[in-house]
Amino acid sequence: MTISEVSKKCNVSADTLRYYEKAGLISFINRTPGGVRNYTEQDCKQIEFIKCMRSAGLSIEVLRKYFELFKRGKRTLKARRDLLANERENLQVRFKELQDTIRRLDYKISVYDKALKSKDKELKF
Amino acid sequence: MTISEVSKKCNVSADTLRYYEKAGLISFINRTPGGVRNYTEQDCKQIEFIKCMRSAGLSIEVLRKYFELFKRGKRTLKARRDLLANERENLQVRFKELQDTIRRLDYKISVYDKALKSKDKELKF
DNA sequence: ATATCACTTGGAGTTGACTCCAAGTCAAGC
DNA sequence: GCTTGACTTGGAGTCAACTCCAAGTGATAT
Repeated sequence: MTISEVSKKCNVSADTLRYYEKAGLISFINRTPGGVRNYTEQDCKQIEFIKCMRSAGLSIEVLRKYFELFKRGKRTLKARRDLLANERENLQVRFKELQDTIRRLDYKISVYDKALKSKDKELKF
Repeated sequence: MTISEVSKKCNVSADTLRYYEKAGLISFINRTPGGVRNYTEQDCKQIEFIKCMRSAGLSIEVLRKYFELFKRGKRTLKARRDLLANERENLQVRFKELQDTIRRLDYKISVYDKALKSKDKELKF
């Protein structure tokens, strides 16, 4: 697959794909004799994984570390597991915060709905 | 309350408080005759609200719009309500995504735990 | 063989959200 | 009246994560 095909398929810009490669999130992409990147299905899966983790808020730096460990082989299995477990805990915290914020917004919206009915109220902010 | 007191109380840097003011997220902070900001308890509540919304991912721009509507008075009640309801929906989407990502990480961690037990496996990424 | 077009690179520019800095002001203590 | 220390301002700097650009290359279509 060319970079533009992967870009469409994974909904990530070609520039971002090249950026991820430079940043160490993707390595060893095959090239055609002419030097053009030739992505495999496996590469796409990895890109989807990166996309998913990025959208949840994992930093480029954390992902770079993860894939760097990967390059160092089997002996880093535990380190990688722990890195993921740690990020998982961070997400769990953010998950709870997000839940609270949604609840807070729900309450605020309900206050607005009341104010809208009683025709003359105003809120503090 | 001075800016440094609010900074401690709300755990937001003084620079950030001034930045929020410049950005239109806070307005009409009282000043002492000498020109020093003098925050009220109400101001703090608003800052806590901003902090909460920011940490959930609402942009400065969205919050600026919200408080701008506020300045325009009661006739913007509905618009403000709708703005909040819209942001709430966005958060709900992110909430579900986050949940999925946590599940995905849990699965991946479990695969690592299996690999660690069987002593010779490696994963794809 | 020439035009087209998608690709390549290194590097510069952009965006959002702060964060820091220099120069100045004001109130309080000595 | 002078020092100290917390405040003020406008503006510059930083950081992460892209995003864009110019100049060049290679395969394909006419």
